[in-house]
Amino acid sequence: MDARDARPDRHGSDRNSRDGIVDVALQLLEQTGLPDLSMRRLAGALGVQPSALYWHFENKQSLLAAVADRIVGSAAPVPRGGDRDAEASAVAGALRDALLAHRDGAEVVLSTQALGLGSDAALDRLAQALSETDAAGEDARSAATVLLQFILGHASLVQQRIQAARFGAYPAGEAEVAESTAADFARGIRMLLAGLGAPLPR
Amino acid sequence: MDARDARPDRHGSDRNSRDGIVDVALQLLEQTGLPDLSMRRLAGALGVQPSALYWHFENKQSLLAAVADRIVGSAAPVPRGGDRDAEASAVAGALRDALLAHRDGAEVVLSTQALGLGSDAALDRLAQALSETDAAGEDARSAATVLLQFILGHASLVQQRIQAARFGAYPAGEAEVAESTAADFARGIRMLLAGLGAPLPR
DNA sequence: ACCTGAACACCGTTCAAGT
DNA sequence: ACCTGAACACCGTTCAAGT
Repeated sequence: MDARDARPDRHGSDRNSRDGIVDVALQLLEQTGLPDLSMRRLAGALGVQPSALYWHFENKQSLLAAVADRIVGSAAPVPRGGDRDAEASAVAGALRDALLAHRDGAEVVLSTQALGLGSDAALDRLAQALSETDAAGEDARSAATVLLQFILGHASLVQQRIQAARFGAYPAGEAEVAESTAADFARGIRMLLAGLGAPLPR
Repeated sequence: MDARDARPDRHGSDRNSRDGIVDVALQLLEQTGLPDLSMRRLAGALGVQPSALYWHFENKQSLLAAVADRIVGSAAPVPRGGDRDAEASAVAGALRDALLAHRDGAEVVLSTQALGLGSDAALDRLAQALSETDAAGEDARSAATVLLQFILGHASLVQQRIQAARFGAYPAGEAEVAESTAADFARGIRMLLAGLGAPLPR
């Protein structure tokens, strides 16, 4: 009947640490979604006062940046070498999957990227894959930036839409949305990679 | 000294209407940004109780959808005909400019699109421009979807980053960010349009 | 070093009641 | 038809004080 009894298991990880807090934040994100992931609720889940969080993180934004890094870090590894575009396309797919696998993951990562917080892991992986492509005069890093902007825009839109479909606020079934947007994504990545190798216009 | 004296001029437009409310919401968005555009502040600017807004709009989300439609509607017209890709690229640029011209415009439009609220004006304009392209087996509407996802992802990221740069939260000058991201955008659109005409891989 | 307690200045939304 | 008044259940953040 104590308040501390109600907090979730932390399986050995120290709660008095950034990592431990991010663990719980990620679980809470999964359960309640970004709009309900408040500092107050997170504190409650940790069995602590809201103000205690501000000893570990400067503000909510930087806590979310740590969450974003976890999400990006969860993207599956992709075997190196082999086909030129196949690797880049696999990395893009792995990133998309990681974003969509965590509730509101795309939005968290998009805003973190925008603010220049969090790591550059996503950009780095894309740039590395693209460096195997012979990109006619274009450097891998700026092409990776373009890919990442498409991935984040696509995934944010898809994810919010799936969420809306789930509780009837969008006029289509969840499975239908998932299917048609997967096709959009494949086409977008294909267009971008094809365009990368194509000659400049005019 | 009356509270009503403090509310902004409405130059003849009726405040007791959806249009009048959206006028003021758009002004308020410009002045304060999306995080501070609350129903309560909007009501204050209109000289009305917060609850009064709920007679005109079901909720905040649908009010924002009306704001989003205004922003998209403000995109400059583009002359029809002429070069195949030039028109699509001009429409994309006009949409980008409209999003960036209104504070937090990209985010407002992105979430509205995601929820299936608001009009399809942006998608329609892109699809129409693309229909002049001989897109090898791909239909204009799904290519337009891809373009729009890139535009929204790009613009959301750019806009948040410019905002951050403006008050020192991003480690680069505002002009520098504007310049480099404009180049990203041009490259992205060029890649997508080139990829649209390219043959399927394998 | 890490957290509590209390406060400050806010939110979106509902609903009976007024005019 | 349009709005008020009051309430409900919340926010992020700061800061002195405790251990």
